[in-house]
Amino acid sequence: MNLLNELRSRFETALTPFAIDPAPFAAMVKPTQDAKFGDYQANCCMPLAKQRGENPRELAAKVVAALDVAEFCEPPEVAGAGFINLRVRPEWLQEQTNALIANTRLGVEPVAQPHHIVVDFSSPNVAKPMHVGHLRSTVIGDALCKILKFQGHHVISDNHVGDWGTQFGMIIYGYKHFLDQAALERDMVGELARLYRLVNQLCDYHDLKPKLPKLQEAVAEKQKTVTEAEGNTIPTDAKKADSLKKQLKKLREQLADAQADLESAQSKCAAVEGDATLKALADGHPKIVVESRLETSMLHAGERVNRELWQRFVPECLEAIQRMYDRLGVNFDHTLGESYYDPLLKSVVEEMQAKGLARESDGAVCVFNAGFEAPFIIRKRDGAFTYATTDLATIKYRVQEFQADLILYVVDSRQSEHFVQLFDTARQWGYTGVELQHVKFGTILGKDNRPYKTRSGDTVGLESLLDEGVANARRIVDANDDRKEGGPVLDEAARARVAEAVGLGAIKYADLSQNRESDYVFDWERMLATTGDTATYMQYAYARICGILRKGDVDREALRVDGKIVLEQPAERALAIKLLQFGEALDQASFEFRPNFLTAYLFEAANTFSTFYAKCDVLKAATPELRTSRLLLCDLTARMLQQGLGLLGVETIEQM
RNA sequence: GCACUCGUAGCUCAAUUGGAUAGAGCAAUGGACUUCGGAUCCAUAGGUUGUAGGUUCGACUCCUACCGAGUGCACCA
Repeated sequence: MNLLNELRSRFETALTPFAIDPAPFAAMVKPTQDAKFGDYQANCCMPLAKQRGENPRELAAKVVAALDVAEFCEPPEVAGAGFINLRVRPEWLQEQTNALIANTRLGVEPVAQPHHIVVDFSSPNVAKPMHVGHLRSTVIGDALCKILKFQGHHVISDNHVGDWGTQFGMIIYGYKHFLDQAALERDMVGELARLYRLVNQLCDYHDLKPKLPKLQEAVAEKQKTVTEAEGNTIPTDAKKADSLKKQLKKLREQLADAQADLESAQSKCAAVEGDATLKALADGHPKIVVESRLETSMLHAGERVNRELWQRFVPECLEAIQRMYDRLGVNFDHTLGESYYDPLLKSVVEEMQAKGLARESDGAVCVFNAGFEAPFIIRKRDGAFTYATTDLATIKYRVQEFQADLILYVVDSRQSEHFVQLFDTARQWGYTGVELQHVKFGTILGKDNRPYKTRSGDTVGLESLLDEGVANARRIVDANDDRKEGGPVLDEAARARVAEAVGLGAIKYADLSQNRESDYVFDWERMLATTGDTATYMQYAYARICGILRKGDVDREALRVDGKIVLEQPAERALAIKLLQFGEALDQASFEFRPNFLTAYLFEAANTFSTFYAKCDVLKAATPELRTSRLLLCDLTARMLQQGLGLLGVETIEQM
């Protein structure tokens, strides 16, 4: 039973005589922040009393009189400004905890109205190796899928891979001109990545080189205005002086921006010019920008050679990506890349035009959404479609084929505007029955607090990141096992398994435990930490429980059949109530798609268990009944931790 | 120029969406029966929630201005 929901429903009944629409007031029942206020509190009487022009405490007393919660709670108390505090009755708590024993879903009831939810996440570009930037989308998206599925929704995970864009033209161009045949045979994906980087670098060079004088000019000009502004005498009027100071600051910022642009362009050009081989390649391919773009449009047009190359490359690239997913334990129901929607794009544009939603502007076909200066371009001047077009087609497809009533896009928040425009356009197009949600997350920043961008050189590949995490965990596993009293208990294979689970768990947890919307600084230490609020802490709690059950030679199945839980100590009671709140934590996590609510709950639960463990003897309990009761609490905690961590994509191990 | 996001303990982050005395972890300090697994537990210290106003019973949360950091803005996705 979900107690919170039950209490809310009881409040709704009790509030009916006092409010026209009691539901929002009933929703103001919440778990307390402080145990001294009981277990749950209702905050509805203050706003409601205001609305009715009554005294909040008096209203609270009336609501309490009308409230029927005697089954679960001690008599409610009115406190403070008009709060109603609820304390769960010990007998009820004990009864409910006992009911969890035989419940395979740990008391989590499936949702009453399951939705068809498409979760669009990870979406790497198949032409480039995955890097840290893909981690957040992959880890958060996967956790959301698992949570929503466990809650009873019909979840469809879809990896919208980038397999159709300009980067493929670059690879094809590279293949035709710079291929190292031996390398291709040895490691196709690696060679394709090299070709992509090379062509990209040469394109950058040809793109930027002619712009250098202009950039230099811009810097000189900004420099001049700054110098001039600096020469101005400061007015005595404080207000004017202030505004002048501000202006100067802005000018300096503009100068700094121009300088940064110039430096970035210069360093890219210098990288090519400083390398005789690269310079020769650049000189030999002056039209590489145009021609690699041409390769892309030839691919799209169905030109035979390019199409064959594409058909040969994509499966290999997908396989390489799949290895990463296998390691991370991530599954997709579908991998429908951009290419999949190509046949639908033409008709999408035509339909938009026919409906009068899109019109031509400057040669491109655009949707002009109210409140936006920039148009939403669905066909470029050269006739090619954009990702806006693909995204629209994808919505259509998902509604038709998957009966989606909710689509989640687990994508970097920098793309917010794109999604606002996309959703706006889709609604005008007629897709009003499907809820579209940008589940945005913050940017990973570098140590300089600037967005962590993948420039050649400081890219942290995803694979090496995972390896680093596992290696770090391995050092800790070794140290701990060697230090064990009776000598090491793990063999080589077991240590490797534990290190994998702990290392990957640490990395995933670092991402999931943070509010997804805030940026964070990429930090090895934080990602690989294994003490405090980390996955390791929960994994350890789980392994400790398994250790107890092992040592006590406990048959868990038999224990569940005829054992009974008796709650006496405060630590036992605290643990029991935590266990009963698993479903509430899942509700919170899925309400606005925030896995950090689940991580917070699991950490609290593991912490509550550790306290219980420190205060209450289990195997050495005073009576056999008490021992059984506590063993059952251990068993339940282990089951919940395993389930909860599993929903986050974090593995549990019995011995570590 | 226009738009959006964010400023919370020394550091990294929470805060159940307007509720009671703003909470965790890390780092620091002090403690835990000769450990049912010490990768643990308990305690102490650490705050004018960027600044100034406003809204109200009540504000980290909503509004206004300012300061500071960042992101996006016509044919790359």
